[in-house]
Amino acid sequence: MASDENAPAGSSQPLVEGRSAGQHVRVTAREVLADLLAKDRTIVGARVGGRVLDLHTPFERDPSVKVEPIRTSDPEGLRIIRHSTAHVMADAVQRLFPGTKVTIGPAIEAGFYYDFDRPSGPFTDDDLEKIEAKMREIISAGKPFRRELVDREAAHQLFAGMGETYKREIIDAIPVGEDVSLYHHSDGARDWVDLCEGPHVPDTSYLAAIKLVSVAGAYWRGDERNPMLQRIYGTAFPSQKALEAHLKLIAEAKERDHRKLGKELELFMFHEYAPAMPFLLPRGAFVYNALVSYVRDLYVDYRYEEVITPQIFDKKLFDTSGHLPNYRENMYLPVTAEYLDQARMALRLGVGGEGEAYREADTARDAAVIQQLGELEKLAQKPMNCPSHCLIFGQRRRSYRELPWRVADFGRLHRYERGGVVHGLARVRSFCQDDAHIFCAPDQIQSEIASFLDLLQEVYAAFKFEKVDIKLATRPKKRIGSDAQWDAAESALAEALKGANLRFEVAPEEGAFYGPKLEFHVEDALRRSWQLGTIQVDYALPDRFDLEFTGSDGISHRPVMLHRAILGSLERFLSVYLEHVAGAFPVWLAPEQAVVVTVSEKQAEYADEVVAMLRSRRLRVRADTSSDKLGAKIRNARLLRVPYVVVVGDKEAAERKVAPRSRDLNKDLGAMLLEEFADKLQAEAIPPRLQKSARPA
RNA sequence: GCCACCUUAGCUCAGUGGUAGAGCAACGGUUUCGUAAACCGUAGGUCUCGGGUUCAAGUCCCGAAGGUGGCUCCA
Repeated sequence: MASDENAPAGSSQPLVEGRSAGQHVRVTAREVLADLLAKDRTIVGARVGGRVLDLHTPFERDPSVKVEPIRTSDPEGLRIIRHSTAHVMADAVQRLFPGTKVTIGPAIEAGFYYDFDRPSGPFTDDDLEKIEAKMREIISAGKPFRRELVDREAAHQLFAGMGETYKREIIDAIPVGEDVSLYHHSDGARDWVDLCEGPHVPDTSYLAAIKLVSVAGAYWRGDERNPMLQRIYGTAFPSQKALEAHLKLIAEAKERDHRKLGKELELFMFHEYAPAMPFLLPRGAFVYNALVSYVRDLYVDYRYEEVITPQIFDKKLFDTSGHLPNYRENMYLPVTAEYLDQARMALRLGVGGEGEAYREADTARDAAVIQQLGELEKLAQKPMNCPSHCLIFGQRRRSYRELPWRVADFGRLHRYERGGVVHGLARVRSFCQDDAHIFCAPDQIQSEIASFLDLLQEVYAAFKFEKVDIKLATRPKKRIGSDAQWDAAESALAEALKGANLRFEVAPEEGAFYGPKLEFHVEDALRRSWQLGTIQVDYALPDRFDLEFTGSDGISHRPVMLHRAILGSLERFLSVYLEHVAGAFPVWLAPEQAVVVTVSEKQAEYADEVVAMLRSRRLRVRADTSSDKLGAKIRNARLLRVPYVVVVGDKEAAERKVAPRSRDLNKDLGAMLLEEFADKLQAEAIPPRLQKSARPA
């Protein structure tokens, strides 16, 4: 029933990947690549046709199909190492903690994890050390990995016998009649087996550099109704050196964590009286406002109009828009003191509501409370700007001549996010987007998207995000609108991208229920990817708000709405950008562009003069005339990431010169005339703009 | 929300049952110095909050708040 695939090639086997053997010669990659393997221990697998195989798994040789080695330096090779390490970890865990059940343990982007069901509860940091030590034992024992192909029923019985209920559940999900593969690693004395697709390294000694990173709770199959499992994260690399490089990268990421920089550079803070709602301090507020001004300036060219809309609405607005039925758990529903007082009066819940008769009336009171609570819900804080914009559009008769109408809004939004998901400025409950909605006729969608793509590319280039990945999210199964509408909207998005010569990836069925969308992901300096911008086609809201415009034919038409943002949430953008530039804002965004430092107090007067002159040119400059030594003043300015430290000593003062030092070049630029430096700084203070001709008329 | 961990001076952190500590920052003084930290001194704490155990709690236990890392990249 079971077939040991490590049997010598050519021996008769009942099952070879579901086909009968014997028609072709069966070989292993180890045999085919023998010459290479002899001198290269970084080869851990092979690519045969489209398949990735172990070195030791036989396959039917087809001379026309190439057998290519997979090395630990290949992404696929790294996955093999990590997945094998996950098996070794699970083995170690089950040896140390009998009764622990295994579930799944995949390789992931930065390593691997394995989820366990441990009856005695979570693992501690001490446990991690023990597990790691046990893993090293297993690794140095050099246990060979072995693949075994069995039928589904046999696997089912095997894991049932072992009490591995989660594995059984996984097998249940595999179609009846299909064969499954098992992976063993053993030294003869003790065998460890897992249901696994593989592939794996030839033996455990190939796992050169491993590290367990953290423990975390994780629900079985990611569903919070399921039991909480104990997840152990770890990572593995081809060499100790590569592992250390990885740990260094993590340390660097930690060093430029925006929360750390936010504190150090005095950009923003939080307070427990407003959890997950940032306070932007003067320096942070400056950058924030500079971002808004930059986008506003672009809006002049790209023909957007800005509006200012309320924070709090009658909840009827969000009934109409569909937010209350669909988005309620993320909304703040504020209550006024007046409503509350009325409710208290009605329920006599105020002082004196403690009498016996009052307590006896529990049932009636509960009913009344519930009814009153319902009445309290009259207001809603806006989580999005689109409903307001629909109200504005619908406020009077609109003509086709007004379309496309691009309406921008920097309104502050509030969304309730669960405690576990908020994160610094990156995920907050109070924020502002560079939000805008474009109301247009259906035949204007494509050109509007094209123009938006221009705008977006200009912005990302200005912030030096060099790599942008675009995803086209298409119709989900659960959706509204006709197929004809979806066809038109999806092809408008795709055509606009093609027209702009932009590569994109299709994300099938990931669109919003009301329309398809484009997502723009940028890669930062540490090569991490972040979604910033988006554009979504929406037929639903114009419908819900019954929006119309009069066409050139004199009859009423329904407009289409495009929801779009470039930076997305400004708070989130600030967090991403802060990490991208490691706190070193370019001159045009820096809250402080230069600090004038004196060599001794003799130059204090000249320093004040220099500051006054630069300020008269709208430059953001301050003097440091403290009694610190020059070195200390420079250090302080550098810690604040100020782009220029302008040194003035006797020599400079005598000739109306300054000696600027550049943060980015980390060097003294030499003495120059004050005028000259002012011109230079002023030139750098201008926000970058691309000169594009193709802007909407 | 759920799991684990954390919360000590403005910041970074030490303190594991016996009356709270350092460095930086702040403040006062001395020093006036040429490209990443001058020197001396002073002040600063309901050890997040609320209960409990104990002769004694920053330290142990329970609860709350806030924060940190996670919560399918499916064998």
